Amino acid sequence: MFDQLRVYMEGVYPNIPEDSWNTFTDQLVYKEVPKGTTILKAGAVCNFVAFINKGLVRGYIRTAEGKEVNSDFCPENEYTSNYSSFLAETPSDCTIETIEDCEFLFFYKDKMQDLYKADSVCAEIGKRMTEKVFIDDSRRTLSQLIATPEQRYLDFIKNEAHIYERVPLYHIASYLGIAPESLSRIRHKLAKKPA
Amino acid sequence: MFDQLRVYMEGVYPNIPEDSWNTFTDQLVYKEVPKGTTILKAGAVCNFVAFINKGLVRGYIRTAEGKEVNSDFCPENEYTSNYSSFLAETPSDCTIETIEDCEFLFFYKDKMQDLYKADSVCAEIGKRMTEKVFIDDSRRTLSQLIATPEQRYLDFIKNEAHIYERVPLYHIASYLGIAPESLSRIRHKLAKKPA
DNA sequence: TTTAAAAATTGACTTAAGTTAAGAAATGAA
DNA sequence: TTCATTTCTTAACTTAAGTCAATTTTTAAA
Repeated sequence: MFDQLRVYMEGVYPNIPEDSWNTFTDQLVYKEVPKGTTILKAGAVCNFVAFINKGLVRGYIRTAEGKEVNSDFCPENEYTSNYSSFLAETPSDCTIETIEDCEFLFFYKDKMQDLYKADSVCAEIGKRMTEKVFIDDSRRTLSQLIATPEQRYLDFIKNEAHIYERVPLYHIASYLGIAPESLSRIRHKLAKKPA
Repeated sequence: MFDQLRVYMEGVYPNIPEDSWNTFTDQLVYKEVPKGTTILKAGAVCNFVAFINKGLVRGYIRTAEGKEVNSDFCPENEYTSNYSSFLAETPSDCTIETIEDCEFLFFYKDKMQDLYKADSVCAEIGKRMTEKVFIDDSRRTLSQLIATPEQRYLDFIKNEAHIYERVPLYHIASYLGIAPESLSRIRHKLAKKPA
């Protein structure tokens, strides 16, 4: 049940003492969630961080015109959350939805706060997690800022190959910030002149 | 010297004990820096967080084609840094440059780590600072994702009026991710039909 | 295997932004 | 004030992406 999470956590904080580990895992709530389920709704405060044991989720934002723009894909062995909503306890601007059948380990904010007070190792891990999420997010933001859709598509295939193979192209187009038809054209162009 | 910083820090952590405050401010390095100076170069690890007592800086990223894209403006009474580079100790992808004569209070990473060990209040403040920067950054990322250049321009005038008045339009165009000529056209269009 | 639904592509057309080049307006120094 | 520089705007043209509509391909269900 906790094997995958253990591997992940050892990456953040090596040699976690058994005591702290048990204190931590006691707080976790296991959930199986079918494909197509919304686990965080825009407007709600995100009160959890969820480790994905199995499956894939997407985060998306609804524009004023009612279109969905994907902000994030998250597969097994990673955490999903809206961390800024979680930290600031402000309404989330994004919705998180399962796009495969999923198995989660939910960690709730109220339990976290007690845990951090009770166990200093857990508190340190929490701090490092915040930093890690921050660093990871920054990297993703960069390419949106300076790369063309074509370049972002090539980067996506290269860096997120495991996700590319699992989600429909229209979801990827939305993630790249372009229409599905535009992605088709880019793919057509690239197919003709393979680098 | 530390008055503006004090106001800022009380917002993050009210009623800082005098001891902790003195321990903290002892670490700060005051610097006057003329307009047009680079204080962080892309490729270098960012080893500081700098509070701006006076002036204005911009952060920018150089694209593969050699163009500069502004990622951030930061005026007095705020912190400037590349926080992800600072935390992860990885090379910065952005450059930070003064666009007015500036007065800074520099806080260096090596001193910070000693400080956090020595003073738990300072450590808590540091943790909250990370969270605050994360939350603020998330807000800015959102509009890049879902708004048109025209809408981003209107948001910028509204939310960053104090910066709008101080930087040339071509810097704003770069921040919005468009060419200066395109911003001119948008302004022309908006001037004709004032909402 | 056949059929229906979902996903992806293609074509024609429109629109917004990029590019290049020229010129006007604003700013600052002599 | 005058002149030079910087900043901003305008115009003509090109290009990339959006939109709408139709069609092909793929996938999944019966």
